[in-house]
Amino acid sequence: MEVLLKMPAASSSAGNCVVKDEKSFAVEGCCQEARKVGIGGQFQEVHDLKLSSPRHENLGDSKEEDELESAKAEMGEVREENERLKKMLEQIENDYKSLQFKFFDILQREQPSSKKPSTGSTPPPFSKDEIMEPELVSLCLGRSSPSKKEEKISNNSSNKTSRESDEELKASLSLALDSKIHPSLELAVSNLSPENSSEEQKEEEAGETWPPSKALKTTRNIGDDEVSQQSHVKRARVSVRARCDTPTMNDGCQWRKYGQKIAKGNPCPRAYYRCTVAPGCPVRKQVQRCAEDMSILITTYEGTHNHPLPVSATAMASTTSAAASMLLSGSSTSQPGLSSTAAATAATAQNGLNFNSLYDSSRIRPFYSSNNSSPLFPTITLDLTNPSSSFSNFNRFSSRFASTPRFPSTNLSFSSSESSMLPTLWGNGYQAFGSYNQTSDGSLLNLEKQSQEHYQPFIDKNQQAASAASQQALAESLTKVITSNPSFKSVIAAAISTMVAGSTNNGEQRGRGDQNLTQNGKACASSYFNVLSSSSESQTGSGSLLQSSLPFPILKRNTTPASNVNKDQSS
DNA sequence: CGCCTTTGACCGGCGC
DNA sequence: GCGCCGGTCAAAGGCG
Repeated sequence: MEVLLKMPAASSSAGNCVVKDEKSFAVEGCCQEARKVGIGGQFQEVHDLKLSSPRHENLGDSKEEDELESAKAEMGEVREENERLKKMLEQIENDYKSLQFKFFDILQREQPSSKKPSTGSTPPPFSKDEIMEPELVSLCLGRSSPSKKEEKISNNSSNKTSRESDEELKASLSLALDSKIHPSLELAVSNLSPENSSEEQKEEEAGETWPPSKALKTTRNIGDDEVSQQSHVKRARVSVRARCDTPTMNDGCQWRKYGQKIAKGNPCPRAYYRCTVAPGCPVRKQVQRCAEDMSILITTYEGTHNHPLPVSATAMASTTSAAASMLLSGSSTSQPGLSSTAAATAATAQNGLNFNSLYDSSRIRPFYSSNNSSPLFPTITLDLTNPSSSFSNFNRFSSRFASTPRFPSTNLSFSSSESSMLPTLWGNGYQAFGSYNQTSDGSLLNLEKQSQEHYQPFIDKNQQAASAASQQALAESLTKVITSNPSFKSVIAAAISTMVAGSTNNGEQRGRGDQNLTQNGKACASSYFNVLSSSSESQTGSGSLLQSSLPFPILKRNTTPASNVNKDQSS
């Protein structure tokens, strides 16, 4: 039977939680009354139930009496279970509120100048939401463009009422949190993915001709600042550095290779891919091996999808979108705090990243890079490699290649002192899950348990193990994020949306691209994304990881990079 | 047969 | 103006 836990609307994600009770009542007629008992129900009601039951006509029958006794006992258990769950929910709420206050305090300390109206000694009633709003709305589900929002905030911060902000925030956030309750949320999440934000789509419509040269020409002809800004939005790039032994990362999307070039300063060819999930999708990506460490694959994403994404691609899409949002908001407003928020969102979308160091503002500083992308485009780099090899290398790299940039790029290393988990996660995400059971926040573990219970009606049993592992990792990463992240609310929203996308569609929907990748066995399945989205893909990916440890050029079937180099250089 | 990769050619931006 | 470079196009061939 199902016991509905009625919680106030303010209980965020815990509201309207349906708890599945495995026990079934022997007395069928008790069910309806049992619902009345619910949380905090009086035991007297149970007693009344017994008295009012028609079966009491045969009270002399010991069998009937036993049944009633057992039913009564089970109802008592259910009631206790409900109370326990209620306490868990209350604890979650309390933790949420306390963390909210913490976040507000931290934010006040970090951004004293950018949010002057809200930095009074005694915060106004809406101050918290007001402060969080630009970050949350822009990042939790990508419903709106942070660049525009930030522009609005920076330009007209005095005009925008806190009430407006609060309502927008609530609308967005509640959407994120409520959506997981509904079985049909797959579509919702897909449609709400950052790649499909109305803002970005508008921009896409504005500039359907994607080639940068043409876009650049248009921008220059118009010469309008706003259009220029939009052009920047359109052409923002998100570069993901990750250790990957296969030619390309399996990010869930379907890509078609349309070109390959030898880029200057890198003997490895750069491959150009176009998204083919939907015809006319402007999203493209470049894949190239790092010149200094061939085991590192640099994937640069550009553009926004104009179609619903396969669920397996939402994690990466939300990650890159959030990162792009961060870059754009950061480049337009130069607010480190916002950058860190987007970074947090991006990292959380990958579920399992540990980025405690992200919020050290000294680490989030724009740098100028021309090594792996055109200096024409603002680029944000998500460094998913371990710190010893990549972070230091990359900083060295970027400084070495520092030249005359036009746009700042941002380097985000999702590495930390604990990032030793990253290679394990990358190789096989499930391995890591078992080893991270300890958290400092019990409430999140409760959330995790609740999530597991919550999703059970919606996922197949053979997928529950993967889902549980995913949710466990989510809870753990959330714990770390929340304890170290001032923007935890954004993180939670993004993570939940990601988790929802993954949990409700495990193995349910696999794009052709996934199939291709699986069949070819060439793609490196990034376990961050696959764990979220598809257990089978993850397994495939981890399997393919074991196939070879050879660097990129050797893996190419018919491509001889050396000859390409010669050809390109000779031409 | 459809979709993919490969690869030489082409185009436009930029620096000298 | 020229050459370099990044990026894209499109024909040819491969693959399932």
